[in-house]
Amino acid sequence: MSSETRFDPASADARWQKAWEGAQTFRADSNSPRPKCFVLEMFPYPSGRIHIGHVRNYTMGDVLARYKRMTGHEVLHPMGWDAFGMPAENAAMEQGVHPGGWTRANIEHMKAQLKRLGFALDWSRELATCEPDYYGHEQALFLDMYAAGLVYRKESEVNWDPVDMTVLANEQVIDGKGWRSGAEVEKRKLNQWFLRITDFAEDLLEGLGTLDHWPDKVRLMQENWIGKSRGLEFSFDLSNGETLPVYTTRPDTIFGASFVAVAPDHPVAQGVAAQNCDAARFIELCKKGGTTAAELETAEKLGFDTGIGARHPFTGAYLPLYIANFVLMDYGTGAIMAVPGHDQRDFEFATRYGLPIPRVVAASLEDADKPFAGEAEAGDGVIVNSGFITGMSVEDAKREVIARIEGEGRGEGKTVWRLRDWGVSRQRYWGTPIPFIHCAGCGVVPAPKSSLPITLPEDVDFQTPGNPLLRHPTWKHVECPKCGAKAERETDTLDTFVDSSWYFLRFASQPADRPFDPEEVARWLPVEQYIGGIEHAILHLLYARFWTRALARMGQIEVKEPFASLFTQGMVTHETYSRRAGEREVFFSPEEVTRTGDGARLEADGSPVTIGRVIKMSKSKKNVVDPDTIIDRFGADAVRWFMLSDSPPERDLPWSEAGIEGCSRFVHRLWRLFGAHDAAAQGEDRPLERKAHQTVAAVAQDIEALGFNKAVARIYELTGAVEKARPSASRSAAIRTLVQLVAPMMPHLAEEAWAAMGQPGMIANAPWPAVDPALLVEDEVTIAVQHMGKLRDTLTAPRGAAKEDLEALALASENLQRSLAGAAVRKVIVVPDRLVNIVT
RNA sequence: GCCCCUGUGGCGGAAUUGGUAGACGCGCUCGACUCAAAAUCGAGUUUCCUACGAAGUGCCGGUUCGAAUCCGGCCAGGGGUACCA
Repeated sequence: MSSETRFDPASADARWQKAWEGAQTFRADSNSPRPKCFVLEMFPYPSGRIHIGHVRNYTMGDVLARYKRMTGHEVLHPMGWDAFGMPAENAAMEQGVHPGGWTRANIEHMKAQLKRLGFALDWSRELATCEPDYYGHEQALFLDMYAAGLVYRKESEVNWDPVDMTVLANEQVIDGKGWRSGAEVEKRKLNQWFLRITDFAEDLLEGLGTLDHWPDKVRLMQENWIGKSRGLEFSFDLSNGETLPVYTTRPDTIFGASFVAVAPDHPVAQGVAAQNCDAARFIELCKKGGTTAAELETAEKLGFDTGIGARHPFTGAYLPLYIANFVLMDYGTGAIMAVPGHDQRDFEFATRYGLPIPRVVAASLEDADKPFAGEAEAGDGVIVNSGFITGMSVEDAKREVIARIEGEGRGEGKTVWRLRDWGVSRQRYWGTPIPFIHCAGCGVVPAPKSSLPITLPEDVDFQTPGNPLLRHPTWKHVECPKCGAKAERETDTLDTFVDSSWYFLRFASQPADRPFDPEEVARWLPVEQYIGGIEHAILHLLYARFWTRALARMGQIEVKEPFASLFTQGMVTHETYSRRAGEREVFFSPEEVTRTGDGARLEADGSPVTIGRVIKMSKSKKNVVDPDTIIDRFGADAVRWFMLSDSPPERDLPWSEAGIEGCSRFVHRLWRLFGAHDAAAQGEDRPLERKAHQTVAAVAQDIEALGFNKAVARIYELTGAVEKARPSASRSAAIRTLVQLVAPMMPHLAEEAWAAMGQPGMIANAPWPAVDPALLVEDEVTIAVQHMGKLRDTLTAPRGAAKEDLEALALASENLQRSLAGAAVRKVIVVPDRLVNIVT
């Protein structure tokens, strides 16, 4: 092979992609005797085009998949499409296209884009959740869950657009208004389908302890989300003769309660409203706005004094009972005892309505009457001003109050979860139809499994807001499976998170007659490495864990946790370019802009634009880079290399033009070096061999830990060392090693070089280079010489030198002696093979 | 609001997990090659300095012989917040 030939990505990429496809190189064989390894990246939503974030995600998975193949594993590395969801319906409304046609065209386009990147994917297992051969099985699983008692219906609130007469997603509520109509959004109750994820709260919490290869932050976030708390449920006697159960996690602060509050939709509030139109008007007011926690928690704290008194169980005093907008019906009992001194929300409320703010926790008994510094104190301390618990610690007081209340038969200690059941009903077309039938006589009846898949009708209209399934002239009209009378199908569809809660099982096996083959699931699951965005840390990952545990409890599979290792990758970011045009800010894409020193100009007319912050690439800010364009310019390998370089994979990666150009230069630099390979070269180069073996070992470690940026740095170092070395057999071996090292990252270049060197077969099937452990350790080390922890000198010593020898060597250093300046040595700290620190 | 994360040269980052801060890459500067440019190759590149050294990992404080790393308190940016996926 000649170094004169330039590496041509355009032809090499296509040639090798065809060769892999022809040989079915990446098809996973369930019957292989090799150890199985399931590498999975979160499947994409087919929005239209592959996003650079996808490229980063799938490149990481691909490097691991290819590396695992090289180390003797049978790898399952599949790809599919999370194909149901809102954007398809939005496209239907805006462009008059059909959601199905739009989605399938997007899949077609994005699949071609992915193929250009040379990913080692088993395309024979491709799936799309919007196809009946996927969602029909999902309907069957939903019926199984219903039979197992994990599905039920209840009323729950949605965002309601009173002008468009339609349910809005949280994303579609902007500043409390509907995104299309601009109407003030209201909360409205609907009867909806729920999954009993709370039945698994304890299991899901405990299971976190077994997930050793998950990031701590994700486990912590899930733990907080599940939110197990031990508290007290007890009842207030009300002045109107009723009793009101409340729940609190701080029974120790019970003497600090200065009012009691119920949620606006609490029965007590409803009862008051029935007789008091001011109360009714207040509850109406609380209905304004959306349903999100962030909105509820940051809204101004508002209340309505019912005039009812609630009798304190210990002091006998009557506390005012309010209806308050910040009390949630979904948590605890929908009613609280409010302790303004030690809960910030209660503090704000009490301040607004002039209610007392007693102190019942303080740093010490002496501080019992210390005033508050403008905010509640939620921290630990000693109980004060609290009758029989005064002087106790917070924990002791909790126990004591629970015991006393239980003894008096007024309530009981109770474990409460923050986790709520999973509402899966969506009043939308483009999702999995929920397989139930409503019959006037028989009630809610499950659709017979023989009727699955219940497919979506094709002839639907999106010009009117609301659910097209509900409006469809014929689709919902069916016979009741029980009594044969005229009945109606359920017109809600399933949350798309359901689709992504079991797709990994379908990847492992794809029988036509059932959702999965349990034996194949046992072979491939759990997923050895799951990779995706941190934005899925809670919802998707918790739902997938729940679904897996539910199927295990139902006896359908053995595995309890779907993902053995999880890696959450950062986003790809880019600076924004914009200009003010009156009220609005207009954004420009990087392609429309030229950077000039410290500014930027429009290419079209040279007018200046403002360079904004580096943020996540998004269509609305136009700071996106199209993968196709850069693959055209630099080839797949340079793009892949850039995705792995520099930024640690868990952190954000700022896209830069200069960065990708540097990567492209490195591809060609490697090609030139590979061209210098001489199979007949003679002679040994021990230091280079050492470097090569050390690099192989370190890169392997880095890839297994997904520390791709570090692997890249080491490959740069070895490349430099090989370039500088004189020709020898060792150097030729190092060049072959280098080809193997970059094979998972730059597969096209590696195949091309492998073939040119006359190596047998494709490098995709070659093994990872072997390491000679004897070459990994250096026999000399550099020792730091410090005085009071400050570096004064370095010296070279044999590895494993005795402490005394190192101390003597250090004390002989002139630089050290100058720093000591005759001071008496009080102590010498020697860390073998690392440093000597003299303390004076 | 609440939960979680991040912060190191001009830029992306490394640092054997408490032990020589700035590996490696980008950019920039100088040089070689060239009629010239590109490409390529070589050297340099934290700041200050009276050239001995000193300071330095968002800010303030603490623990330690020794702190980017541990602890406490702030600041800034990001992710999630249950109907975006």
